[in-house]
Amino acid sequence: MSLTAYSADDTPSEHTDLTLTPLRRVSRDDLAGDAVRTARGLLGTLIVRHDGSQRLVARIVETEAYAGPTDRASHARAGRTPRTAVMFGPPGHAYVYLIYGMHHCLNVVCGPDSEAAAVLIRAVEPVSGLTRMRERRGQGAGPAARLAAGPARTCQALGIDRTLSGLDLVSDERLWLALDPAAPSAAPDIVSGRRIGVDYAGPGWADRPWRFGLARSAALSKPFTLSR
DNA sequence: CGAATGATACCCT
DNA sequence: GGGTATCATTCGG
Repeated sequence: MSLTAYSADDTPSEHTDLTLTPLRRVSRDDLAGDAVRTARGLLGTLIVRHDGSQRLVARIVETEAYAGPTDRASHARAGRTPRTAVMFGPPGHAYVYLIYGMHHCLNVVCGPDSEAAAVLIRAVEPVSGLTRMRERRGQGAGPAARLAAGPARTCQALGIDRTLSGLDLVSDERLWLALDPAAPSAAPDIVSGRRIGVDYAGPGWADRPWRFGLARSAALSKPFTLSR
């Protein structure tokens, strides 16, 4: 079963019965690399969300790397504040923030330790719990691949808000990361491009190709401009 | 293309 | 303490 074999139709990714497959957690060591390395490495891994009544699972298909305070596009650019404090801690914790007064975005704190680097989860593809995700998104029909094609859509579909910010993704039951048992053995095709919505950071930072996606995934938030 | 909608950071009194 | 510009987005016209 290939990671990117799904077409752009409404077929949910239920090819592997995850209720029968014990999922292995992503370890803290797996998240201890720098932001670019971790952003690439997280592609294809699963987000598991227990909302109290149900387990929702989704596959990460798009990420962005944010380096520490020197990265003018990162929230860490203002230094350590109450909001961003978790990023200045050890890898493996969730940094969730509210944006535009109504949307949430999920980040995974990575390495180097205490240097405020993190990876923004920009899009996921539903794997199980699709019905619940649709309820949360409040959208009727529409292809499953578009349900969580965006950072705020991802949080809405999975029921993630800033009350979960700071939790340890390596040990918490409510929200964690798992290796995909259905992942192909071969390394996935990865595309990259400019990060979205960070022009305010100036060309030196906004031009860096720190947005990553699984090539040909139907769940990407926006197309990647290929070339170069 | 523009509105929605509120926390946050930063500057001022 | 208070005022305000800004925002790692989404949806509908």
